[in-house]
Amino acid sequence: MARLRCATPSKRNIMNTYDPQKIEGKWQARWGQDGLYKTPENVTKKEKMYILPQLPYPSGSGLHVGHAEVYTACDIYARYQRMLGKSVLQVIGWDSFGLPAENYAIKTNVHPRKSTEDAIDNFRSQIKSLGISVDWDREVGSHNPDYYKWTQWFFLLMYKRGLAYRKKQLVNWCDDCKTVLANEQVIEGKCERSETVVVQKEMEQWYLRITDYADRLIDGLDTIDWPEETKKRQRDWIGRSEGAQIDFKIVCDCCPHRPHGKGTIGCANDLEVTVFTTRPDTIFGATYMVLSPEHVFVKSFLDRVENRKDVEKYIKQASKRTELERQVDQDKTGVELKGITAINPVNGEEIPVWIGDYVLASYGTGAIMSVPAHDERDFAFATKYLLPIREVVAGGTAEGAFTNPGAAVNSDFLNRLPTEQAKEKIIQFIEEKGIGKRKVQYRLRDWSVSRQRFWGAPIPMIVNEERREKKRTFVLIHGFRGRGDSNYFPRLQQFLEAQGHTGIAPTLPDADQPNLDEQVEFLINNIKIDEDSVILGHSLGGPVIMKWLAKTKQKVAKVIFSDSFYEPVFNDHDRPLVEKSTDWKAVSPEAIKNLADEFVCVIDNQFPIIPQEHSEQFAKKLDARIVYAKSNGEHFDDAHQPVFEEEVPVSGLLPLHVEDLPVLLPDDVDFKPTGQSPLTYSEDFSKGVEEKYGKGWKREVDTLDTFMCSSWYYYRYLDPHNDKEFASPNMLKQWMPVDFYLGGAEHVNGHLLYSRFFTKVLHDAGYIDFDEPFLTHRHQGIILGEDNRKMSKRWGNVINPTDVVNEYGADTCRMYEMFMGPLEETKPWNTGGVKGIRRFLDKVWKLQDKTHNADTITQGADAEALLHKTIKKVTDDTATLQFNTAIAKMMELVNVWAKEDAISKDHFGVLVTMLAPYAPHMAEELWHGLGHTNSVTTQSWPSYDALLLVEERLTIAVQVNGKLRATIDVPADTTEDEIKQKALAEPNIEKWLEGKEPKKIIYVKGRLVSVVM
RNA sequence: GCCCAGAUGGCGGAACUGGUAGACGCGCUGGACUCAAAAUCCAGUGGUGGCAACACCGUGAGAGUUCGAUUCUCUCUUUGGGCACCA
Repeated sequence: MARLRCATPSKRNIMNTYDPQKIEGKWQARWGQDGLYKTPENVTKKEKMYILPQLPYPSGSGLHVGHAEVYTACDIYARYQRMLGKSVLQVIGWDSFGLPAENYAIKTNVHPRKSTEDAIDNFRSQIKSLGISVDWDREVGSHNPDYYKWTQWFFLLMYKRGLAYRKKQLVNWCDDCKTVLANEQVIEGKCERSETVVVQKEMEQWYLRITDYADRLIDGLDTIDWPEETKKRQRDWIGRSEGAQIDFKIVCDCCPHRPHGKGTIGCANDLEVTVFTTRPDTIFGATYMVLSPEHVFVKSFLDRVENRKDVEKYIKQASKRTELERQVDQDKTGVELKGITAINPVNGEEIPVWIGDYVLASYGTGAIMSVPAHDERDFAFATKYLLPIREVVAGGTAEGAFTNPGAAVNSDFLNRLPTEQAKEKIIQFIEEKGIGKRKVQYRLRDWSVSRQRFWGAPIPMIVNEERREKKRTFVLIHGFRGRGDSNYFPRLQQFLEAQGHTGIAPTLPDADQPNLDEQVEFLINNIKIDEDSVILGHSLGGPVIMKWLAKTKQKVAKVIFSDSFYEPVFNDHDRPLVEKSTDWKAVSPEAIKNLADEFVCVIDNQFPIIPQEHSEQFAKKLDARIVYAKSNGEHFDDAHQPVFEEEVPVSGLLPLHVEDLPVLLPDDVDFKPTGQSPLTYSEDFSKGVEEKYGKGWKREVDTLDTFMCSSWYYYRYLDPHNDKEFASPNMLKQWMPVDFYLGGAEHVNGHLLYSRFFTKVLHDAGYIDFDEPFLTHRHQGIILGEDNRKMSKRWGNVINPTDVVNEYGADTCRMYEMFMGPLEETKPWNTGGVKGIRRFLDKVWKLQDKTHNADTITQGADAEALLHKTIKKVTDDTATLQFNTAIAKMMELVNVWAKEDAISKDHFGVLVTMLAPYAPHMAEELWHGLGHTNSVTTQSWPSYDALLLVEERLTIAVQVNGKLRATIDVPADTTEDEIKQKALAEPNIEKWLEGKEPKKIIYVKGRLVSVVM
């Protein structure tokens, strides 16, 4: 208790009422002038603290309370960290590309740049009025050319690393937005923005190969501090499942001399349908097969099928159904492909083949083996179409028991094995027999990034359709000890010839004891190439073609290196042989750099003889596109066919060089959405392209999904004015990764997944040495309207934070939003609550009139104790983002002080420092009122004395049979026995004892005595 | 249908590691100040009974473990969120 010895009320603030309007603008201006929140330079890893509020879309309707919640929470944390002595980086930017601005332009003809920049100005001033301590010199906007230059650069990085590809396939199309949507943008079969039902449409689109990172995106979750629920949702979205893929032969009636009296479809080539299953152990229970109606083989079966009309009709019907209809209607439909059957590879059984749209073309292989006894969907289908059901796991067929593990039955050599063992055994079996293999399948699909809209970053590629169409000569050069028909060459040759190209695969002389100069001579004399040719060198074939091209100086269309090298890199017994064979100094990637537009290095990153770093260096020297082929270190065989089918042909696509970035958005555009990108019709956009890149070249006219812009903005904050790099290595090293990231839970499977993907790619490309961008991540909860409904114009319950700032002050607005409840929880707005916070701040304000210098008053021990307890609680809660309870504790202190006659200035100063992160303007004013001239935000956070927290007296609860019957008050040093005795002596306890002896007395130190009767 | 997270006074919420349920704020009731109102201050405020001491009930429902459960276990109800024929 503070007792007044000599009352000398401080004069300066008497009768001065709290008026936020008077002080808030003043301090905001002052902080800006003093550069108080500038990012410190040359910080160490230990002291740096990167705090990141999520990137907002600057909508025309301005800031809402949800934004204010994010900024305030981050700001309190940032200010607190600064007071702990940390060097804080806190920046704000804008996710300023996107559809709403463009749709607004269509309606009103206001250019998106204008409406967006107006909205940004508005947002900025609204955020500034909240007193958020960010470094405004680092503000970025994703629509600015100096930003999207680097968004385009990231696209090129992806392309160069084989992670961006163009492909024609079914896509999610929103007919309202007139653009393609990523899977993550489709919510319950509808467009997340316009809520239009999404339709499937076949289109050629750009995709990013995020599926290559599926496993690492799952594994990385174990290393970061994110909400468990969020991690789980990402794992589920990626949807890893382990199983096997198994080949089923297809047979038909056309060739009666074949086994089973039937011939194989195609008759000359064995045609096999591969299925994916997570339950290979149930293969003996597969009683039919189902293909998705879109399955690529269905077309080739059609002329053998007896009921062709029915099948075609079904395919047509199925294609008309939207995703949503398929989801809502769970009824299984299908039609049998009569006349053909599949052969179960483990027991030779012939089973019928059906098509049905419950099998999705886009998952697994688009085909299943159906085991109706142990899969609910197959069961429903089999019951409907009267197909046989065979139990192969004991006790499995009962309703709801399909997936119960058990022992295998009716399964030949698997019988009696429990499910897990049966899975292992059958996988071994099929792998030995070469009829299938272990397979991991993901639910995650590649990320579609092209948008047929204007207001986004142009894709930095040029396209030449003629080049793609042109028939060419492909020369495939084998490696050490190889031949023209080794490895994957024959199949690739077949593939190229099927496309109408010419594929030449000469066998070089002396393959076992190669002499590169002789081999090059051989090529010069025997193989004619021209500027349309494509040359591929496999392994040692790489150096051969480098020498060949360097010597002839022949320009070609494209050069591919397949697991190759440019100097002897291997150190096994073959090395002397190969090393001797040539003058390596004359082999150099640089020498051929100008001989083709396109270089591709296909790298087997498991092949032990050629180190991956060497391959990557090689690619770098050529500025080549790198494609990693996942293999078991086989140095390429038939299994890599798909990789080569994609990478070897001339795509007619060329990435632009960094020097040509940014590809600027033109101004002469008509915004009307036609389904074609508005850029198609812009003259400015295509001007000069042919002159610069050659005849036939055009710009890619689609723009990038805005999620690409927001996948890397936290890197740009580090170095926003750098025009040489997306961020300098020095800045990346100093500040990344982000220490604390606050954002909405709606971004779990979009933005957050993409950002992690980008970071992993940067890591693999050698730009950074970490591969998770956000160490600690939390979600803010949604703030509802006063009526408990979602804030919306429709309900008229929208609260504008700027109105709150104008009426009650920014400090009140900030504190109220934090006081409402836990940061992560959904909670309704309550104007009464706002007033409550304002009352609290008024009380704090009035306390300054009671402050006195310490030497004029005596401080009681309990006044000290109260202060130190408050410091502890506020410290702990601020550190753990429990701002609501931190505020409650400060209120308790203020309620006590409000009743005192006088408060020591030192004590009051401590409260002011604790209040500084929460109510920075008021704290600053009070701090200066206490006579200080420096800013309170540069003060150290107060510490507490643990000794003062120890209670002098204890209140002990006394229970009889678990019910509270009394409490006793004892000095803290009372012994256990004394406390027990005192407890039993309490009148109300005696009453409950009824004179009997207690069976047991439990003592919990410092808390309670529990008497058991 | 499956998965996840919740459910505490009239309302928002608090509660250490199983140890006095309801901190703090709103609202409400009464009082002071005022001609009056607002603002402010003081007192009270989970329910029932009682003048009171106190007793009984009480953390979505029901069971269980325990001297003792908002906290742990099981079943159910319900709200919010996610996924949705992923083989």
